[in-house]
Amino acid sequence: MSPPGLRRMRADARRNYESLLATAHAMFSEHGTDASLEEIARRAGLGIGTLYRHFPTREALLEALLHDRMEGLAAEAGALLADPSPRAALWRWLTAFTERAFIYRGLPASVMATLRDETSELAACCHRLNTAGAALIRHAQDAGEIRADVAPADVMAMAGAIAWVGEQTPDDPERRSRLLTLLADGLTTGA
Amino acid sequence: MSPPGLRRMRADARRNYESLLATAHAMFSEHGTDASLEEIARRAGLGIGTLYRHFPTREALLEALLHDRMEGLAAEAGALLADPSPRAALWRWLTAFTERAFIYRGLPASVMATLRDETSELAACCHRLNTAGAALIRHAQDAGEIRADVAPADVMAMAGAIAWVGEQTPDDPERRSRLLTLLADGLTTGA
DNA sequence: ACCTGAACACCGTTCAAGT
DNA sequence: ACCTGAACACCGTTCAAGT
Repeated sequence: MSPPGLRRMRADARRNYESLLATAHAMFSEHGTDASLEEIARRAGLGIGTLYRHFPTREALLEALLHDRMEGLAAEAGALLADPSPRAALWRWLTAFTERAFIYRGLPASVMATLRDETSELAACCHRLNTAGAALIRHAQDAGEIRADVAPADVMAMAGAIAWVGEQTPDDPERRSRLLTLLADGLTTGA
Repeated sequence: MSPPGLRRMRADARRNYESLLATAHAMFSEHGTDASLEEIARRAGLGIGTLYRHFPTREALLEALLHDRMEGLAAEAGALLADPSPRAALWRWLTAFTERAFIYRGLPASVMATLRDETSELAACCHRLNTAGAALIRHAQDAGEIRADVAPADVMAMAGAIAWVGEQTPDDPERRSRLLTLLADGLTTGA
């Protein structure tokens, strides 16, 4: 929510910036990641050019909306490294991850698509989150609490997949946690 | 590939129908489910109206392309019910499912989206496939070869999620099978 | 320094006119 | 019976003109 030079923006520019973020959040929440940028600008009462000036790409807009949330999750993973029960800590974190990382419909696909582009700030953000999660998984493996013959990246991929499914079928809000349990069981076998 | 009234079509209409299907397959393969319908018609050398006449919606086009493939997978599931080793048969089928059910990028999401619409032919097709898979899972459960406390629908959802992940990261073609193994392990715990 | 909106290229979808 | 493409409404993106 607070890019480096935000304070130095002209007052009206700052107001517009915040207004665009709020409107974009509402639109993405309602229509998913593909929501119309023109309508976001329209609903914010601004010209489309203003939106592009602040957010040169749809991805930049998403990044601004997700940055704090993702960094927060990454920080939580770091903090949980100190937890006395690595396995329980991992489950707590994976639950938070699947519930809070992908708040807009179509987000996993968007993220995956931009993940190849090394220059993208959103990709860098995702990468940090992914690394933080992988470290937590590795930690539980080192503690001997989950099997060590599974790549942490694969576990993260699986968690992402579960988040994706949960998002596709909002009619069954319990599904996510059931699938996560299934993953947990797979990771405990032969620990 | 062969809707009921195909033989009764005028020769040119039939040619156009086939040409649209072939071109659409190429375009969807290259650009995913969101490929431009106008360009499909253009590349097939036909007016956009002709495409709409044969396929009133993008979903109808997808359905025509996927019908045989999905019915085939459903039939295989049915046949595998007779397999002497229910667990191995299930794994064979789930592997085929994750490899062959979602051939275009964006297909899982498209399918999920249309799955709510009861009137859609594509949705009906998916529903049959899902039911066939669920039956195979139930069968392995009844034989006591995988745990019985997991809903077959959840296993299918997980398989779909794995297919989705595999499709997103084509750089790691082995990931799909590794994740499937992880699912298998989760299903074997406490069988 | 920032905002605006017209301009351009594109797409989805429909439908009157053709053969 | 089938095909065509113009017409309409929409969107993404850029940029010259404004304040």
